[in-house]
Amino acid sequence: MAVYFETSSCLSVATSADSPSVSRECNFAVTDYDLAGTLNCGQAFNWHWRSDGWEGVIHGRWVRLCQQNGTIRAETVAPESDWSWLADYLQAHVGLGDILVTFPAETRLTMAVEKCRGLRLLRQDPWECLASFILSSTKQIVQIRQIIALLRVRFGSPLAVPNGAPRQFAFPTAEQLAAATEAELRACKMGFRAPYLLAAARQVAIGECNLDRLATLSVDKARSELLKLPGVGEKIADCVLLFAYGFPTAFPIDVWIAKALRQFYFRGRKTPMKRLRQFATEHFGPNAGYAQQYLFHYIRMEGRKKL
DNA sequence: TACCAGGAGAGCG
DNA sequence: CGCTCTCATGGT
Repeated sequence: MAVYFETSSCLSVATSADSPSVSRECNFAVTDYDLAGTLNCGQAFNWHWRSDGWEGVIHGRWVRLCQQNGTIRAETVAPESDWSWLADYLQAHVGLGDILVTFPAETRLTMAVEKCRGLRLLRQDPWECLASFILSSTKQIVQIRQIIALLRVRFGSPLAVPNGAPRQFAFPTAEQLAAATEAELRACKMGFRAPYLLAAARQVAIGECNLDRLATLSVDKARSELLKLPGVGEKIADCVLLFAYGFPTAFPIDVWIAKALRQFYFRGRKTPMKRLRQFATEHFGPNAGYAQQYLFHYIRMEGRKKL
C-alpha cells in the first residue's frame, strides 16, 4: 500500500527494498492536474502512451507516468532516493488556483480554463527545449515529434528501459549534435532548420552561450541572450523562457495564438504582431504564459472537433 | 492538388 | 520599421 506524506512533492511507495526511501516507484498527490493534457499540449514532444501509462525521458532517465484520481504514479528503471527532478519537471507543487486568480475575468479565457481544467506548464531541460523549438518552426506537432524521435535514436545515448518496453534514448546533448554534420541532421527530416540547430548546438557546446546562466537573469536579459542564437526569434525564445526557465510572463505567439487573439480580442481584424504582443503583456497579467497555454490548447481542441 | 504547419532571416523601400 | 520571399517536408 502507498504511504502518503502530506504536501510533500513525492509520496513514496513502501516496498520491501533495503531502504524505505529508495524505490522504483513514487506517487505524487495532485489536485487540478490533467496529466494527459499537459503532456500533449505541444510543450513537450517525447511522451508516448503505451498500454498503461505515458512513457518518456526526463533528464536522461526512462520514466512511466500514469494518473489515477488525485495521484500521479511514476516508475523508473533504477531505484531513486530523490525524486525532486520529477517533482520539478511536473511542477506538482504549483497550486493552480493561485495561478488562475491572477487571470483577467473575461469570457474567452474563462471558457478556455473551463474546457482545459488541470492543464499545467512543465519545467523542461533548457537545451532539449531550445533545440526542440528550433525544430518547430512551420512544422506540425506530429512532425516535430518525428524529427525529435529520429534525433534521439541517431545521436542520443541509449537508456536502460524495463523488459518489454521499446528502446529509448536520451535527448542528444549539445556536444553530441555539435559533432554531427548538416547532412546528417537533414537526414532527420528537419530541412532548412538543420544549419540553425547545428550552429546553436555549437555555440552551446563551446560555452559561447551558457544556458545555465540564463536562469539567473531577468526575463528580458535572458530573452536577448536567446535571440542571439541562430534560428531563435521572439516566438521560440518565449517558448524556452516559459517551458524551460519558467518565466511566467513569457507569451509565445505562434500562428494559432495570433489567430485566437485577433478573433477573440480584435474582432477578427488583421492586427500586426507588435500590437498583439503589446496586448498580451498588458491584458493577461503576471501569469500570461499560463493563459497562453490555455488558449493554445483550447483553440486546438476546438479546431479538431469541427473535423 | 492545394494549402498549411507552435518561424526566422535576408533583402527591400 | 514593416513588408515579402524563401527555406524543407509531411499532414490534412
